[in-house]
Amino acid sequence: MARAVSSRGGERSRSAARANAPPVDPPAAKPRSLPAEARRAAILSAALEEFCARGYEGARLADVAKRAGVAKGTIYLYFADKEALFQELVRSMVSPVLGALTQLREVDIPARLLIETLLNTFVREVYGTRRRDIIRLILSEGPRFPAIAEFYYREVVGRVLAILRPLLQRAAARGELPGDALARFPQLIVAPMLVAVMWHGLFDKFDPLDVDEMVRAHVDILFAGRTG
Amino acid sequence: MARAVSSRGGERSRSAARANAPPVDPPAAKPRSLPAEARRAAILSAALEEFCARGYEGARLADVAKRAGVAKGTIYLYFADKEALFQELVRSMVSPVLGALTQLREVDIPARLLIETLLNTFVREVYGTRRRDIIRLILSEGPRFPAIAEFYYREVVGRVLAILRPLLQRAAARGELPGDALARFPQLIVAPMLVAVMWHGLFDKFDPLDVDEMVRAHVDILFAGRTG
DNA sequence: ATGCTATGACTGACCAGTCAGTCACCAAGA
DNA sequence: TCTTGGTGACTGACTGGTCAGTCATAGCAT
Repeated sequence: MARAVSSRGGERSRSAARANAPPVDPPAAKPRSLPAEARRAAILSAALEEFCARGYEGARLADVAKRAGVAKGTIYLYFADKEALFQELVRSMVSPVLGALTQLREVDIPARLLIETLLNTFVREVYGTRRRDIIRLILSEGPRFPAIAEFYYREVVGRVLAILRPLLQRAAARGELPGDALARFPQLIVAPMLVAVMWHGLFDKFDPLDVDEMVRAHVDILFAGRTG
Repeated sequence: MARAVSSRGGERSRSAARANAPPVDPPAAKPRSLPAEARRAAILSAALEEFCARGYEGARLADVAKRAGVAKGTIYLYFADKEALFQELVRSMVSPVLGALTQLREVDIPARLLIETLLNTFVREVYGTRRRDIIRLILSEGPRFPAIAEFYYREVVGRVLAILRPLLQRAAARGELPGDALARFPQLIVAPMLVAVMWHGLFDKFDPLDVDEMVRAHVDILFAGRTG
């Protein structure tokens, strides 16, 4: 959404008004030589912390700057505005796992192994990392950022579904699965992972959730009465 | 500090008869005589719209006031501040379903019927209503509102778990369920509902989800290979 | 010098919450 | 029945403060 663009318009005339400006003292040495890419990464990393802790609207770019060890203006040398920073953050966190997805494409392993691998990978690579918070951010802020929602559907959710469905269909045909329910709704496989992500942020302190154990229970249910 | 107010009063929850707020009110006549309870309800209803559309931080009380057909100051006659308004909104939406929960307590129906009833009730009373958006709000804003998260755990999640676990344990002992997986993690029953709620806000326009069908598929899986 | 990057004070906009004033309503007196 | 004065629910301009985004200036590198 972004609060309009605003503050457009040339306010050039201002400069004269500040004739008696305070003596600007630009002290301290600058760690200038830091590679541009590292600076970018530092800003993204700081943004991750702030957006996760406060949400999109609540996060302050001044805090991001301080955490990254740069001045506020520096952020604007690397990102067009707050929304662009947010979108790039999501992209930068999601992209690394996209590669892993396509690896699944051509394999043809037993359904149970496929699903166990998928869920354990999620627990290890998402639930056990900062990506868990990114998922929460996408879920929380997505409705107000159609661009993020679309990106995430196109690049992640849609791909996962497209890869899983034929695999599950074949597995069902082979009798490895109770029926075609999973092939029609692969979301049912991942649903408990969503619960885990949300539970962690909301209720873990009242009632901790053993995610590994839940995954095992879930797989047990999915394959109840079938051969492992 | 806020002028008295404190927004006491029962959580009657009102039926929000005037659901969608009056778009404009004649500037001349003052609807003074409108009952206080109706005015309160109008503000809550408007707050629902605004908080759902923009999130807690993004929602503007001026917009809530306009939508409710009152002046901004009037909100503060009924609610202490923005946070109190948000909390009362959540409470007012959640409370009505608390009664339905305790009805489950003493019944001892077959597990499949129990779970089907639970899920269909959720689809009808939550997914099919504005409460769906409240769930999304709780999930989105909960991490930053410990009071909301705790309230929701204590009043809803914890109760549901406490009610379901013994019922599921007995059903498992009776052989109606594949094992004790569901009794240990009743979250697995509700997980697809969470997916449905989040999907609706994010991806429905790219890829609509047939929730009723998904529920059926889910129940099929839970009871695969068992007698209905 | 020249062309970068970086800085942080500054600006305009915006918003939660306040409060002095308004006026619809009622009741008591004529 | 017709003033008239009191009451407080309601109003919205205003305040104090916040924050995204800008830009004149300063430093580093070559």
